[in-house]
Amino acid sequence: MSEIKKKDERIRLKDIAVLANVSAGTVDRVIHNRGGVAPESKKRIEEILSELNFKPNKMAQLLATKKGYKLVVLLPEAVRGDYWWDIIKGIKRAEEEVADYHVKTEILRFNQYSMESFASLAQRLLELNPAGVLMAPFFRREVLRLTKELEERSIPFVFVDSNVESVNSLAYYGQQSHQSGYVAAKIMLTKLEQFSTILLVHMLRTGSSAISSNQTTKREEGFLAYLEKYSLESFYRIIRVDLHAEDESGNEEKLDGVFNQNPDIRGIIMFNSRIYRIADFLEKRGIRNIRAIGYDLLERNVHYLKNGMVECLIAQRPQLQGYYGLTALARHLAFKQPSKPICYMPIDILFKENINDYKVYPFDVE
Amino acid sequence: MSEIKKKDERIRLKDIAVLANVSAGTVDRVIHNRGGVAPESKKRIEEILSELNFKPNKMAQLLATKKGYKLVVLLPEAVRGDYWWDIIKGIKRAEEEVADYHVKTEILRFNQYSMESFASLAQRLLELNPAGVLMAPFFRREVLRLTKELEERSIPFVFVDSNVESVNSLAYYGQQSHQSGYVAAKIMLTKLEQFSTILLVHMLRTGSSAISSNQTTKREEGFLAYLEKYSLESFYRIIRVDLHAEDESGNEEKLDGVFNQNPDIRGIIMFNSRIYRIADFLEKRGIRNIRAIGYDLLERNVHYLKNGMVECLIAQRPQLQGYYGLTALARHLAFKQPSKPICYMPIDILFKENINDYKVYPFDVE
DNA sequence: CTGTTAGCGCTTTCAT
DNA sequence: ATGAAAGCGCTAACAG
Repeated sequence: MSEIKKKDERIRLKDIAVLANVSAGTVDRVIHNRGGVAPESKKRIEEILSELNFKPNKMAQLLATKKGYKLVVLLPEAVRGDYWWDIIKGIKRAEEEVADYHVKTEILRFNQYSMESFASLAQRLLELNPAGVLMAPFFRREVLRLTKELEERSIPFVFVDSNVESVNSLAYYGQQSHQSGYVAAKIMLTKLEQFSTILLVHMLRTGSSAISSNQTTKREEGFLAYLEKYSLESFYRIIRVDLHAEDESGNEEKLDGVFNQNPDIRGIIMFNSRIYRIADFLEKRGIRNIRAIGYDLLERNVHYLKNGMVECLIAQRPQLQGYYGLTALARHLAFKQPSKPICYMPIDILFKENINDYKVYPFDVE
Repeated sequence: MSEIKKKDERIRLKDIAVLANVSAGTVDRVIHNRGGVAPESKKRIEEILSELNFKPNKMAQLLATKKGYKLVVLLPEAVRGDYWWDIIKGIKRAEEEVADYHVKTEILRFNQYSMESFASLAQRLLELNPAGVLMAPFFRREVLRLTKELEERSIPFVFVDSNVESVNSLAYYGQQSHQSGYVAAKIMLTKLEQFSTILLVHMLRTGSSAISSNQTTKREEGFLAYLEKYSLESFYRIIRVDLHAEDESGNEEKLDGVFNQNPDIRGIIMFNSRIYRIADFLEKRGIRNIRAIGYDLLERNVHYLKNGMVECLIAQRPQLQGYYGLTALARHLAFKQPSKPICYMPIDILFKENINDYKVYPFDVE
């Protein structure tokens, strides 16, 4: 029986083996649940393992292992400065970190307004036979079909941005939509003069997906819930306008109409990330006495936050969603580390006064 | 001459050796500038190295190396739930992560109100002869003395919480105090009725340190700067009261006096982290129509935020300060990775509506 | 079911 | 000045 390491040294697999009177190989087998170990040995080893709180040396593990993992990411097409772009930034960052774990990533981007696009990429994804999947769930039916197949093949998957409760994902990273609407209402109403009008702007798009629009619906519900909670419904008039994503000039006309008929509009809120469209309009018309509130730190939104056209932006750390989504998969695969099944993002409140030092860790530091 | 790895595989030290017609040992010598290599060999190897853009495998490096680093942390004594406690949480978390790099940490805690305590621990620190130091700079003169010695010994150090500009630290992690006061003012004044009184509460303590009180001073300056910027000085009356940290009952008397003489107080702000003391008082007296704003998510502060006695808390991610402070040192030592010299923390705005999902990454996730 | 053995890529003696 | 060889702690293929 050979020596065990000095007390202050970290305990090694080999030490466990000696204590359990078996060889390193056997210990390795129980650690990785690779089977073929006598029940008693297994029990004994497991006891020692947990008693000594053994943590394998990652360096050695990664050096020795030959396993590699291919992950596939399924996201909407992104353009620089938008929300999905930030999620991808997080994924890229995670990619670098997990490269050491022999994890490779491939990103598939679908057109978020085309179910066919999603479906065909889902098909492609399956053909790639990945070790794990990260996706933004759009088009409920297609998502269910895809995740069903993944479950059958025991391929773990995580959701970002929005969740699909009914399926058994490894994890979900995203915001509580209802609550973020609630927060938006608080900020809106903290200052708004009573008996004024608040305009809720909707943005329609042909073929808009069920799941993602669900987000904005929940935000609006949260917004209204706040009014109700504090019995403010009779102090503010809520009106709505439906814009159309592709019809720039039609929108302007509509907005002009709304403002003409409702000169007492003092607040505007939009539950998706396009508040800059409203800010564009307000700036063009020189309208300045309005509290505009929106979501997400798109570059154009931040521009208007800084110049005062937008009063407040609510953020949900998209980078972190991507980053943690991918690392959760990688850690699950490479180290069998568990993840919290649901992890809600903070509801960050940004005014022009605190936007400058706002950073998302670990992206803007180090 | 043996084979070189297939193209898609990462290039190894061994491959370089083969190409340069030398042994692995020699390549290692030039990589680490360890001398004892013929000039021509050295030149040849260096060329190949840079041509192939060789990056050593970190895992293998860390596995093989025997080097270890001892870091020392110098912080004020902390109690569960307070600000320094959170910084230490961040440090502990970082400790686990860098354990793989053979980095060990020892924490020294001084009494933040005793310069002697700081000085004697600074002495002890030096005797420990650490490879790097993380500290909260209290007592300017003592800090200068300590950092001077560290610089002479070429021991890198980083500051958290507050900065000392004049010395050459590896990095600083903390908030912009002035700006955070500015933000506090914005929030305070967004709703406050005009011509009411705002009470600024100071907390004195015998032997209070120069540097840290500097923080609260700057916050107050930022607060007043906001008033000035928007020409609000004539719309609000600012009054001040000095409490004394150790004199509970004296404070109550003072506050009673202030409230009796100023029944129109509608806002209270405290520039250190003890707003819960005020909330204690307000709750005891049943005063409810006041906007109280404070700093830092101490457990007791959060309690009062949730129950509505405190309107808003401004946070500065202390965990992250500790975490990044320590990892910056570790990465600097183990991999010579550079750090941003100054990294300001976000100014997080917490209301009772968004406190629940607030998390500090990577502490509350995974 | 279990032990043995040969690496993973790099560092570090120890000879030569 | 340089090469050979023995690990670092873990994995995995191969015997038995």
